[in-house]
Amino acid sequence: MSSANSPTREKILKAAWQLLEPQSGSAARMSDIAKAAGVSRQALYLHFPNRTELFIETTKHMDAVFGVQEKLMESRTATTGEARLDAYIRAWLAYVPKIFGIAKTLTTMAEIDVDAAQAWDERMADMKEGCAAAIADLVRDGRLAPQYSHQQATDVLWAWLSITQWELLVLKCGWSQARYVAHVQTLAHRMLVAP
Amino acid sequence: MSSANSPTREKILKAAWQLLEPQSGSAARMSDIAKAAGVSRQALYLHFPNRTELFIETTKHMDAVFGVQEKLMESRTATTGEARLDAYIRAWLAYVPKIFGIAKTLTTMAEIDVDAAQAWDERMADMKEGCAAAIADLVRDGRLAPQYSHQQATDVLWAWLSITQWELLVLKCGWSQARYVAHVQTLAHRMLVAP
DNA sequence: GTGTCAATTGACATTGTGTCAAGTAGAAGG
DNA sequence: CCTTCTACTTGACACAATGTCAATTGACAC
Repeated sequence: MSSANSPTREKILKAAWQLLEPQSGSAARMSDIAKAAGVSRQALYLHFPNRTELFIETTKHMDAVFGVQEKLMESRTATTGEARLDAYIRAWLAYVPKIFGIAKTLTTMAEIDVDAAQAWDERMADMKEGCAAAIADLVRDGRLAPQYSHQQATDVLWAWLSITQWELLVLKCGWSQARYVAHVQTLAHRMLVAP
Repeated sequence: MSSANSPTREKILKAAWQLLEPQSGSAARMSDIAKAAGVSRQALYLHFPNRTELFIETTKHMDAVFGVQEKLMESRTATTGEARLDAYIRAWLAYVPKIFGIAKTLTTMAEIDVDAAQAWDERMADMKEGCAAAIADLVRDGRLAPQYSHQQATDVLWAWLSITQWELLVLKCGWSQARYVAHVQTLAHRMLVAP
Protein backbone atom coordinates (compact mmCIF):
# COMPACT_ATOMS: atom_id res chain seq x y z
CA MET A 1 0.00 0.00 0.00
CA SER A 2 3.01 2.29 0.67
CA SER A 3 2.92 5.97 1.48
CA ALA A 4 -0.07 8.14 0.76
CA ASN A 5 1.58 10.44 -1.76
CA SER A 6 4.27 8.67 -3.67
CA PRO A 7 4.96 9.79 -7.23
CA THR A 8 3.98 6.36 -8.56
CA ARG A 9 0.67 6.50 -6.78
CA GLU A 10 0.08 9.92 -8.32
CA LYS A 11 0.93 8.61 -11.77
CA ILE A 12 -1.55 5.78 -11.37
CA LEU A 13 -4.33 8.05 -10.17
CA LYS A 14 -3.68 10.45 -13.01
CA ALA A 15 -3.79 7.62 -15.56
CA ALA A 16 -7.00 6.21 -14.10
CA TRP A 17 -8.57 9.63 -14.16
CA GLN A 18 -7.59 10.16 -17.77
CA LEU A 19 -8.91 6.78 -18.86
CA LEU A 20 -12.22 7.41 -17.14
CA GLU A 21 -12.68 10.68 -18.94
CA PRO A 22 -16.10 10.61 -20.61
CA GLN A 23 -14.91 10.33 -24.18
CA SER A 24 -12.44 7.49 -23.71
CA GLY A 25 -14.99 4.67 -23.45
CA SER A 26 -15.29 3.26 -19.96
CA ALA A 27 -13.49 -0.06 -20.40
CA ALA A 28 -10.52 0.80 -18.21
CA ARG A 29 -8.85 -2.44 -17.23
CA MET A 30 -6.10 -2.63 -14.69
CA SER A 31 -3.60 -3.36 -17.44
CA ASP A 32 -4.77 -0.33 -19.43
CA ILE A 33 -4.24 1.93 -16.46
CA ALA A 34 -0.85 0.40 -15.75
CA LYS A 35 0.24 0.96 -19.32
CA ALA A 36 -1.04 4.54 -19.30
CA ALA A 37 0.78 5.20 -16.05
CA GLY A 38 3.97 3.62 -17.35
CA VAL A 39 4.21 1.10 -14.54
CA SER A 40 3.66 -2.63 -14.24
CA ARG A 41 0.20 -4.00 -13.59
CA GLN A 42 1.37 -5.30 -10.27
CA ALA A 43 2.45 -1.84 -9.14
CA LEU A 44 -1.24 -0.96 -9.03
CA TYR A 45 -1.80 -3.59 -6.40
CA LEU A 46 1.04 -2.19 -4.34
CA HIS A 47 -0.92 1.03 -3.98
CA PHE A 48 -4.56 -0.05 -4.12
CA PRO A 49 -6.05 -3.30 -2.89
CA ASN A 50 -8.33 -3.71 -5.89
CA ARG A 51 -9.93 -2.06 -8.87
CA THR A 52 -12.86 -0.68 -6.91
CA GLU A 53 -10.64 0.96 -4.34
CA LEU A 54 -8.47 2.44 -7.06
CA PHE A 55 -11.48 4.14 -8.59
CA ILE A 56 -12.76 5.32 -5.23
CA GLU A 57 -9.38 6.86 -4.52
CA THR A 58 -9.42 8.39 -7.98
CA THR A 59 -12.64 10.23 -7.20
CA LYS A 60 -11.20 11.48 -3.91
CA HIS A 61 -8.16 12.66 -5.79
CA MET A 62 -10.35 14.53 -8.29
CA ASP A 63 -12.33 16.09 -5.48
CA ALA A 64 -9.11 17.34 -3.92
CA VAL A 65 -7.76 18.71 -7.20
CA PHE A 66 -10.98 20.49 -8.11
CA GLY A 67 -11.75 21.63 -4.58
CA VAL A 68 -15.40 20.63 -4.82
CA GLN A 69 -16.12 20.99 -1.16
CA GLU A 70 -14.85 24.55 -1.19
CA LYS A 71 -16.80 25.47 -4.31
CA LEU A 72 -20.00 24.03 -2.90
CA MET A 73 -19.36 25.74 0.42
CA GLU A 74 -19.25 29.11 -1.32
CA SER A 75 -22.98 28.89 -1.83
CA ARG A 76 -23.29 29.21 1.94
CA THR A 77 -22.25 32.84 1.69
CA ALA A 78 -25.45 33.76 -0.14
CA THR A 79 -27.73 35.87 2.02
CA THR A 80 -31.17 34.78 0.83
CA GLY A 81 -32.36 31.21 0.47
CA GLU A 82 -33.18 31.77 -3.18
CA ALA A 83 -29.71 33.04 -3.94
CA ARG A 84 -28.22 30.11 -2.14
CA LEU A 85 -30.36 27.70 -4.12
CA ASP A 86 -29.15 29.26 -7.36
CA ALA A 87 -25.54 29.25 -6.26
CA TYR A 88 -25.69 25.64 -5.17
CA ILE A 89 -27.27 24.51 -8.41
CA ARG A 90 -24.69 26.43 -10.41
CA ALA A 91 -21.74 25.15 -8.42
CA TRP A 92 -22.82 21.52 -8.48
CA LEU A 93 -23.78 21.44 -12.13
CA ALA A 94 -20.46 23.01 -13.09
CA TYR A 95 -18.84 20.01 -11.44
CA VAL A 96 -20.97 17.31 -13.02
CA PRO A 97 -19.40 17.27 -16.50
CA LYS A 98 -15.97 16.84 -14.95
CA ILE A 99 -16.90 13.83 -12.88
CA PHE A 100 -19.27 12.22 -15.30
CA GLY A 101 -16.89 9.56 -16.54
CA ILE A 102 -15.91 8.25 -13.17
CA ALA A 103 -19.46 8.64 -11.89
CA LYS A 104 -20.75 6.37 -14.61
CA THR A 105 -18.03 3.83 -13.94
CA LEU A 106 -18.62 3.78 -10.21
CA THR A 107 -22.38 3.46 -10.50
CA THR A 108 -21.94 0.64 -12.99
CA MET A 109 -19.59 -1.13 -10.62
CA ALA A 110 -21.98 -0.48 -7.76
CA GLU A 111 -24.36 -2.97 -9.34
CA ILE A 112 -22.07 -5.82 -8.39
CA ASP A 113 -19.61 -4.38 -5.90
CA VAL A 114 -20.80 -3.44 -2.45
CA ASP A 115 -17.84 -1.16 -1.73
CA ALA A 116 -18.40 0.82 -4.90
CA ALA A 117 -22.08 1.13 -4.01
CA GLN A 118 -21.28 2.41 -0.57
CA ALA A 119 -18.70 4.91 -1.79
CA TRP A 120 -21.13 6.25 -4.33
CA ASP A 121 -23.99 6.46 -1.87
CA GLU A 122 -21.83 8.43 0.52
CA ARG A 123 -20.93 10.84 -2.22
CA MET A 124 -24.56 11.34 -3.13
CA ALA A 125 -25.47 11.74 0.53
CA ASP A 126 -22.94 14.56 0.80
CA MET A 127 -24.50 16.30 -2.15
CA LYS A 128 -27.92 15.85 -0.62
CA GLU A 129 -26.78 17.58 2.53
CA GLY A 130 -26.03 20.60 0.42
CA CYS A 131 -29.54 20.39 -1.02
CA ALA A 132 -31.00 20.16 2.47
CA ALA A 133 -29.01 23.19 3.61
CA ALA A 134 -30.23 25.28 0.68
CA ILE A 135 -33.83 24.22 1.33
CA ALA A 136 -33.35 25.00 5.03
CA ASP A 137 -32.45 28.57 4.13
CA LEU A 138 -35.54 28.77 1.96
CA VAL A 139 -37.62 27.61 4.92
CA ARG A 140 -35.90 30.15 7.15
CA ASP A 141 -36.94 32.90 4.72
CA GLY A 142 -40.46 31.51 4.68
CA ARG A 143 -40.18 30.97 0.95
CA LEU A 144 -40.51 27.22 0.57
CA ALA A 145 -43.52 26.39 -1.60
CA PRO A 146 -46.28 25.12 0.73
CA GLN A 147 -46.99 21.89 -1.13
CA TYR A 148 -43.60 20.43 -0.23
CA SER A 149 -42.25 19.41 3.14
CA HIS A 150 -38.64 20.23 3.88
CA GLN A 151 -37.73 16.62 3.23
CA GLN A 152 -39.65 16.30 -0.01
CA ALA A 153 -38.21 19.51 -1.36
CA THR A 154 -34.74 18.22 -0.57
CA ASP A 155 -35.50 14.93 -2.30
CA VAL A 156 -36.71 16.47 -5.52
CA LEU A 157 -33.89 18.99 -5.70
CA TRP A 158 -31.45 16.14 -5.17
CA ALA A 159 -33.08 14.12 -7.93
CA TRP A 160 -33.02 17.04 -10.38
CA LEU A 161 -29.33 17.53 -9.69
CA SER A 162 -28.59 13.87 -10.27
CA ILE A 163 -25.89 13.00 -12.75
CA THR A 164 -28.20 10.70 -14.69
CA GLN A 165 -30.60 13.57 -15.28
CA TRP A 166 -27.76 15.70 -16.59
CA GLU A 167 -26.71 12.80 -18.80
CA LEU A 168 -30.16 12.44 -20.33
CA LEU A 169 -30.62 16.05 -21.31
CA VAL A 170 -27.07 17.19 -22.03
CA LEU A 171 -25.51 14.04 -23.48
CA LYS A 172 -28.48 12.21 -24.97
CA CYS A 173 -30.66 15.16 -25.98
CA GLY A 174 -27.81 17.48 -26.83
CA TRP A 175 -28.73 20.40 -24.60
CA SER A 176 -25.98 22.89 -23.88
CA GLN A 177 -24.62 23.05 -20.37
CA ALA A 178 -25.86 26.64 -20.02
CA ARG A 179 -29.38 25.75 -21.10
CA TYR A 180 -29.40 22.83 -18.70
CA VAL A 181 -28.35 24.94 -15.74
CA ALA A 182 -31.01 27.49 -16.61
CA HIS A 183 -33.58 24.71 -16.86
CA VAL A 184 -32.85 23.30 -13.43
CA GLN A 185 -32.85 26.75 -11.89
CA THR A 186 -36.21 27.54 -13.45
CA LEU A 187 -37.52 24.24 -12.22
CA ALA A 188 -36.32 24.91 -8.70
CA HIS A 189 -37.78 28.41 -8.63
CA ARG A 190 -41.13 27.53 -10.11
CA MET A 191 -41.67 24.41 -8.06
CA LEU A 192 -39.91 24.99 -4.77
CA VAL A 193 -40.02 28.72 -4.12
CA ALA A 194 -43.29 30.28 -2.93
CA PRO A 195 -44.34 33.28 -5.00
CA MET B 1 -31.34 -21.16 -31.93
CA SER B 2 -34.37 -23.46 -32.45
CA SER B 3 -37.98 -22.42 -32.75
CA ALA B 4 -39.27 -19.15 -31.42
CA ASN B 5 -41.60 -20.59 -28.81
CA SER B 6 -40.32 -23.83 -27.44
CA PRO B 7 -41.17 -24.74 -23.86
CA THR B 8 -37.47 -24.71 -22.91
CA ARG B 9 -37.04 -21.27 -24.31
CA GLU B 10 -40.02 -20.14 -22.26
CA LYS B 11 -38.57 -21.70 -19.11
CA ILE B 12 -35.30 -19.89 -19.65
CA LEU B 13 -36.97 -16.54 -20.25
CA LYS B 14 -39.11 -17.00 -17.18
CA ALA B 15 -36.09 -17.86 -15.04
CA ALA B 16 -34.12 -14.89 -16.35
CA TRP B 17 -37.05 -12.61 -15.65
CA GLN B 18 -37.40 -13.92 -12.13
CA LEU B 19 -33.70 -13.55 -11.37
CA LEU B 20 -33.72 -10.00 -12.65
CA GLU B 21 -36.57 -9.05 -10.37
CA PRO B 22 -35.50 -5.99 -8.37
CA GLN B 23 -35.16 -7.72 -5.00
CA SER B 24 -33.03 -10.65 -6.09
CA GLY B 25 -29.74 -8.77 -6.46
CA SER B 26 -28.67 -8.36 -10.03
CA ALA B 27 -25.84 -10.90 -10.28
CA ALA B 28 -27.61 -13.26 -12.66
CA ARG B 29 -24.98 -15.45 -14.24
CA MET B 30 -25.72 -17.81 -17.07
CA SER B 31 -25.33 -20.77 -14.72
CA ASP B 32 -27.76 -19.19 -12.21
CA ILE B 33 -30.37 -18.80 -14.89
CA ALA B 34 -29.80 -22.33 -16.15
CA LYS B 35 -30.21 -23.72 -12.67
CA ALA B 36 -33.35 -21.66 -12.06
CA ALA B 37 -34.79 -22.86 -15.36
CA GLY B 38 -33.89 -26.47 -14.62
CA VAL B 39 -31.82 -26.88 -17.76
CA SER B 40 -28.13 -27.16 -18.50
CA ARG B 41 -26.05 -24.06 -18.99
CA GLN B 42 -25.44 -25.06 -22.59
CA ALA B 43 -29.14 -25.16 -23.30
CA LEU B 44 -29.14 -21.39 -22.91
CA TYR B 45 -26.74 -21.11 -25.82
CA LEU B 46 -29.00 -23.25 -27.96
CA HIS B 47 -31.70 -20.60 -27.65
CA PHE B 48 -29.77 -17.36 -27.30
CA PRO B 49 -26.41 -16.48 -28.83
CA ASN B 50 -25.13 -14.77 -25.69
CA ARG B 51 -26.02 -13.24 -22.35
CA THR B 52 -26.85 -9.83 -23.79
CA GLU B 53 -29.25 -11.26 -26.31
CA LEU B 54 -30.91 -13.40 -23.65
CA PHE B 55 -31.66 -10.31 -21.61
CA ILE B 56 -32.85 -8.37 -24.62
CA GLU B 57 -35.24 -11.19 -25.46
CA THR B 58 -36.33 -11.26 -21.83
CA THR B 59 -37.42 -7.62 -22.03
CA LYS B 60 -39.32 -8.32 -25.23
CA HIS B 61 -40.99 -11.24 -23.53
CA MET B 62 -42.00 -9.03 -20.60
CA ASP B 63 -43.34 -6.39 -22.94
CA ALA B 64 -45.48 -8.99 -24.62
CA VAL B 65 -46.78 -10.43 -21.35
CA PHE B 66 -47.64 -7.06 -19.89
CA GLY B 67 -48.91 -5.58 -23.10
CA VAL B 68 -47.07 -2.32 -22.65
CA GLN B 69 -47.63 -1.06 -26.13
CA GLU B 70 -51.37 -1.48 -25.74
CA LYS B 71 -51.44 0.20 -22.34
CA LEU B 72 -49.43 3.15 -23.59
CA MET B 73 -51.62 3.36 -26.69
CA GLU B 74 -54.70 3.77 -24.54
CA SER B 75 -53.52 7.26 -23.66
CA ARG B 76 -54.16 8.13 -27.30
CA THR B 77 -57.87 7.92 -26.68
CA ALA B 78 -57.82 10.97 -24.41
CA THR B 79 -59.53 13.93 -26.01
CA THR B 80 -57.54 16.84 -24.60
CA GLY B 81 -53.76 17.15 -24.59
CA GLU B 82 -53.74 17.57 -20.85
CA ALA B 83 -55.71 14.38 -20.30
CA ARG B 84 -53.41 12.54 -22.62
CA LEU B 85 -50.35 13.80 -20.78
CA ASP B 86 -51.81 12.54 -17.50
CA ALA B 87 -52.78 9.22 -18.98
CA TYR B 88 -49.39 8.69 -20.53
CA ILE B 89 -47.56 9.54 -17.31
CA ARG B 90 -49.81 7.20 -15.36
CA ALA B 91 -49.49 4.32 -17.82
CA TRP B 92 -45.73 4.55 -18.14
CA LEU B 93 -45.02 4.97 -14.45
CA ALA B 94 -47.24 1.99 -13.66
CA TYR B 95 -44.93 -0.03 -15.86
CA VAL B 96 -41.63 1.20 -14.45
CA PRO B 97 -41.58 -0.79 -11.20
CA LYS B 98 -42.15 -3.99 -13.14
CA ILE B 99 -39.27 -3.49 -15.50
CA PHE B 100 -36.88 -1.86 -13.07
CA GLY B 101 -34.75 -4.94 -12.46
CA ILE B 102 -34.07 -5.72 -16.07
CA ALA B 103 -33.74 -2.06 -16.91
CA LYS B 104 -30.94 -1.69 -14.40
CA THR B 105 -29.23 -4.78 -15.69
CA LEU B 106 -29.45 -3.73 -19.31
CA THR B 107 -28.20 -0.20 -18.66
CA THR B 108 -25.31 -1.59 -16.68
CA MET B 109 -24.41 -3.96 -19.49
CA ALA B 110 -24.79 -1.12 -21.96
CA GLU B 111 -21.64 0.41 -20.50
CA ILE B 112 -19.56 -2.33 -22.05
CA ASP B 113 -21.80 -4.05 -24.58
CA VAL B 114 -22.79 -2.21 -27.73
CA ASP B 115 -25.78 -4.45 -28.42
CA ALA B 116 -27.21 -3.88 -24.98
CA ALA B 117 -26.74 -0.15 -25.41
CA GLN B 118 -28.53 -0.18 -28.72
CA ALA B 119 -31.42 -2.27 -27.43
CA TRP B 120 -31.85 0.05 -24.49
CA ASP B 121 -31.63 3.18 -26.59
CA GLU B 122 -34.32 1.86 -28.91
CA ARG B 123 -36.57 1.18 -25.96
CA MET B 124 -36.08 4.67 -24.62
CA ALA B 125 -36.63 6.12 -28.07
CA ASP B 126 -39.99 4.35 -28.22
CA MET B 127 -40.98 5.85 -24.90
CA LYS B 128 -39.88 9.26 -26.10
CA GLU B 129 -42.17 8.98 -29.08
CA GLY B 130 -45.04 8.65 -26.66
CA CYS B 131 -43.85 11.81 -24.92
CA ALA B 132 -43.64 13.63 -28.23
CA ALA B 133 -47.17 12.53 -29.14
CA ALA B 134 -48.57 13.80 -25.84
CA ILE B 135 -46.77 17.11 -26.24
CA ALA B 136 -48.03 17.33 -29.83
CA ASP B 137 -51.59 17.13 -28.56
CA LEU B 138 -50.82 19.86 -26.08
CA VAL B 139 -49.51 22.01 -28.90
CA ARG B 140 -52.62 21.23 -30.95
CA ASP B 141 -54.75 22.51 -28.06
CA GLY B 142 -52.56 25.60 -27.85
CA ARG B 143 -51.72 24.71 -24.27
CA LEU B 144 -47.97 24.13 -24.35
CA ALA B 145 -46.21 26.56 -22.03
CA PRO B 146 -44.57 29.24 -24.18
CA GLN B 147 -41.08 28.95 -22.72
CA TYR B 148 -40.59 25.48 -24.18
CA SER B 149 -40.30 24.40 -27.77
CA HIS B 150 -42.03 21.20 -28.81
CA GLN B 151 -38.68 19.44 -28.75
CA GLN B 152 -37.58 20.76 -25.39
CA ALA B 153 -40.87 19.92 -23.75
CA THR B 154 -40.55 16.38 -25.09
CA ASP B 155 -37.01 16.14 -23.77
CA VAL B 156 -37.85 17.23 -20.25
CA LEU B 157 -40.93 15.04 -20.01
CA TRP B 158 -38.83 12.13 -21.19
CA ALA B 159 -36.20 12.87 -18.58
CA TRP B 160 -38.77 13.13 -15.80
CA LEU B 161 -40.19 9.77 -16.80
CA SER B 162 -36.76 8.16 -16.80
CA ILE B 163 -36.32 5.02 -14.78
CA THR B 164 -33.34 6.46 -12.93
CA GLN B 165 -35.46 9.36 -11.70
CA TRP B 166 -38.05 6.92 -10.42
CA GLU B 167 -35.28 4.95 -8.75
CA LEU B 168 -33.94 7.98 -6.93
CA LEU B 169 -37.22 9.09 -5.42
CA VAL B 170 -39.08 5.83 -4.93
CA LEU B 171 -36.26 3.43 -4.10
CA LYS B 172 -33.61 5.68 -2.57
CA CYS B 173 -35.82 8.30 -0.92
CA GLY B 174 -38.67 5.95 -0.07
CA TRP B 175 -41.50 7.80 -1.79
CA SER B 176 -44.63 5.81 -2.45
CA GLN B 177 -45.49 5.00 -6.03
CA ALA B 178 -48.69 7.06 -5.74
CA ARG B 179 -46.88 10.11 -4.42
CA TYR B 180 -44.32 9.78 -7.19
CA VAL B 181 -46.94 9.65 -9.93
CA ALA B 182 -48.66 12.68 -8.42
CA HIS B 183 -45.34 14.49 -8.27
CA VAL B 184 -44.51 13.95 -11.93
CA GLN B 185 -48.00 14.94 -12.98
CA THR B 186 -47.80 18.15 -10.95
CA LEU B 187 -44.42 18.83 -12.49
CA ALA B 188 -45.75 18.30 -16.00
CA HIS B 189 -48.77 20.50 -15.44
CA ARG B 190 -46.98 23.35 -13.74
CA MET B 191 -44.05 23.43 -16.13
CA LEU B 192 -45.39 22.32 -19.48
CA VAL B 193 -49.04 23.37 -19.61
CA ALA B 194 -49.88 27.01 -20.19
CA PRO B 195 -52.32 28.44 -17.64
C1' DG C 1 -35.52 -50.00 -36.12
C1' DT C 2 -33.73 -45.85 -37.80
C1' DG C 3 -33.14 -41.09 -38.20
C1' DT C 4 -33.80 -36.66 -36.27
C1' DC C 5 -33.76 -33.12 -33.03
C1' DA C 6 -33.25 -31.12 -28.49
C1' DA C 7 -30.80 -31.38 -24.60
C1' DT C 8 -26.86 -33.05 -21.72
C1' DT C 9 -22.11 -33.73 -20.48
C1' DG C 10 -17.59 -32.58 -20.05
C1' DA C 11 -13.70 -30.44 -21.92
C1' DC C 12 -11.55 -26.38 -23.44
C1' DA C 13 -10.17 -21.38 -24.94
C1' DT C 14 -10.33 -16.74 -23.48
C1' DT C 15 -10.36 -12.65 -20.74
C1' DG C 16 -9.81 -10.17 -16.70
C1' DT C 17 -8.96 -9.87 -11.55
C1' DG C 18 -6.20 -10.75 -7.86
C1' DT C 19 -2.12 -13.43 -5.53
C1' DC C 20 2.47 -15.00 -4.95
C1' DA C 21 7.48 -15.53 -5.05
C1' DA C 22 11.80 -14.39 -6.81
C1' DG C 23 14.63 -10.98 -8.69
C1' DT C 24 16.47 -6.10 -9.58
C1' DA C 25 17.86 -1.29 -9.19
C1' DG C 26 18.89 2.51 -6.53
C1' DA C 27 19.30 5.27 -2.42
C1' DA C 28 20.76 5.51 2.50
C1' DG C 29 23.88 4.65 5.76
C1' DG C 30 27.55 2.18 8.06
C1' DC D 1 32.83 -0.31 -0.66
C1' DC D 2 29.39 -3.06 0.99
C1' DT D 3 25.01 -3.93 3.16
C1' DT D 4 20.23 -3.27 3.59
C1' DC D 5 15.86 -1.50 2.76
C1' DT D 6 12.28 -0.25 -0.34
C1' DA D 7 9.73 0.23 -4.42
C1' DC D 8 9.13 -1.84 -8.56
C1' DT D 9 9.36 -5.65 -12.11
C1' DT D 10 8.77 -10.21 -13.97
C1' DG D 11 6.50 -14.22 -14.71
C1' DA D 12 3.71 -17.66 -12.99
C1' DC D 13 -0.56 -19.04 -11.16
C1' DA D 14 -5.60 -19.56 -9.23
C1' DC D 15 -10.19 -18.30 -10.06
C1' DA D 16 -14.54 -16.90 -12.10
C1' DA D 17 -17.34 -16.18 -15.91
C1' DT D 18 -18.45 -16.30 -20.90
C1' DG D 19 -18.61 -18.69 -24.90
C1' DT D 20 -17.27 -22.87 -28.02
C1' DC D 21 -16.97 -27.62 -29.37
C1' DA D 22 -17.67 -32.64 -29.86
C1' DA D 23 -19.59 -36.73 -28.33
C1' DT D 24 -23.53 -38.72 -26.25
C1' DT D 25 -28.32 -39.58 -24.67
C1' DG D 26 -33.22 -40.06 -25.13
C1' DA D 27 -37.61 -39.43 -27.07
C1' DC D 28 -40.58 -39.19 -30.76
C1' DA D 29 -41.95 -39.82 -35.72
C1' DC D 30 -41.88 -42.35 -39.70
